[in-house]
Amino acid sequence: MIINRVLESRSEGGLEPDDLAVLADSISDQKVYAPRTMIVKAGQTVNFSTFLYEGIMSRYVDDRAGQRQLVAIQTPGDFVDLHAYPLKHLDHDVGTITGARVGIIPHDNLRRIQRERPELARKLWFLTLLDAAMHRTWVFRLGRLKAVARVAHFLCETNAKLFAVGHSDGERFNLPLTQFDLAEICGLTSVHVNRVLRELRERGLCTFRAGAVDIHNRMALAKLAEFDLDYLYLAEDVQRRLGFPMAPVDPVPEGPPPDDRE
Amino acid sequence: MIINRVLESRSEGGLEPDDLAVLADSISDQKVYAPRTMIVKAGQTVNFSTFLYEGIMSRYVDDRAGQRQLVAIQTPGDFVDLHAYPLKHLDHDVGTITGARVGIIPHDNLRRIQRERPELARKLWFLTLLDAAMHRTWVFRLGRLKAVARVAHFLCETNAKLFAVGHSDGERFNLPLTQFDLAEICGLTSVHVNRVLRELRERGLCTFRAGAVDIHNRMALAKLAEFDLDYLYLAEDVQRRLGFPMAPVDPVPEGPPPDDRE
DNA sequence: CGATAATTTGATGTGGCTCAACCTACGTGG
DNA sequence: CCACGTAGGTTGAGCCACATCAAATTATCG
Repeated sequence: MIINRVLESRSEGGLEPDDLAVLADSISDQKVYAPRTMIVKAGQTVNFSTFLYEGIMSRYVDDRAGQRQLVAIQTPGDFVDLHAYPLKHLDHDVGTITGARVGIIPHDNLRRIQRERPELARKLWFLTLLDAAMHRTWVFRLGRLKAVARVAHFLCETNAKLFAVGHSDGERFNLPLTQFDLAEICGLTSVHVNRVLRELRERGLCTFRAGAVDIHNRMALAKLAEFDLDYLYLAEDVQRRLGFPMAPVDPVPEGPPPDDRE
Repeated sequence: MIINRVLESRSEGGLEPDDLAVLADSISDQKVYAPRTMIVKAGQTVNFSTFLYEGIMSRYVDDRAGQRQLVAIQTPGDFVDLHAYPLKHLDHDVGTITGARVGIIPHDNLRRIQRERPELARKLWFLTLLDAAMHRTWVFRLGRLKAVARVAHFLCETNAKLFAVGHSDGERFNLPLTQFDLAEICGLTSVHVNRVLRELRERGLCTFRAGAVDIHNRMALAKLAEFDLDYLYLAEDVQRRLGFPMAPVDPVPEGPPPDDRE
């Protein structure tokens, strides 16, 4: 059940069957959005939140000159704007990057969960805080890393995030972003992103091409990026399978990562 | 009651008397910390959260070379690490900047609130999301603004935040940070912050000196900073008093801002 | 097959960093 | 009350990472 996928892979743990059923039932509707479409505009009052089944979405702020800074990238299994429920309106825009299939969760249903299911409510709260933890790491990335490290860091993050929900095998994953998108994520120009990607390729660290990423040397890439995945709050076994042991490496035989089907 | 001060000034609104009492009772203890002290280390499991009565605290991440990036500044009335309750451990360090007086809130008490007071729980959730909204704005600031605009933006933000809790009159406030701190906030070096502050002073926009800020031209400063305070989710009347009307200016006579006493 | 978006490369400009020195305010002990 | 140490602030010179501007090349897709 994809709706439980992110939580399952986190230190918080997945949902109990009854909570899972309640959450699944809270999705009133499914929708499909075209690529590159704005879905929610900053400031507009919303009475539903969005769950992403398939595709890539982004959350962003535009400056006065029209330059865009992404503040988050959403991938399958994410609640895109769960925070809209307590906040009532958003401080940023939400849009699709690729085409996307989403579920609609009316805030009335979340209110009911809040009243009747404190444990489920706490897990939803946790998910919004996971988001905040990622924001903090983006602040660090932009404030303290140089261009090459920023891009490398974002790729490490995305690899880990996608791995957690079974969309990366830990070394290769689809990432249908343009270099322009990467620039808007990393606070750079697309021209410089292009040169940075060349450097990462030439140094044998990773290749970003045709909407897919190949990581050739995970450890070296993580080191260059100063990447430390604590902030993703992954479950221990996920961290271990990703090759970032919590403690001295512990060569337990293990199953394959979860697959992509719902 | 300072514990209600931030919420009162927000679009979310303050607490009902009984919720307020429950929240006040959830503080088990008070503590005083010395200046420049680390309080919570990243990764360490915590079973309490902290409410800031007095002083300034910071949350930060250090890079491999020891360079520090602040991810948040906490001022009186803030819950410093309420997010530690759902997260269980933090992904960043927490420390004091000035000396600080805080209240300690055991997570057991928050669990009880979660079970028994869904409305209060939702307001606490709101507060953690306010934090996330500020993180997003910091991402924007670091990703898309130049040095002068970054510093100006931070000063606008701090002015508005402090104004909301009665610690700024809208044009002047105490801010006992060093230029080094400002650098760690804005992703710059302290040398460059020094030059930026000079420029802001010489352009007649604002003066940062001796731990206090004077804003000489609020509108021009906000314009330079591309500052838009929507993300602070302030109540309408607070926005109006701050001189950022929501709609065409509406010259309603109004009381003074709330004072500083508890 | 032509149009359009995305990527790549080069040349040049500049904002902010680095390194280094000096200055000022303040607290502490003699 | 002065001498000194230390933390913070100020200024200058030179450099480098990244931006900007411009053009060419390569997908991608009706």
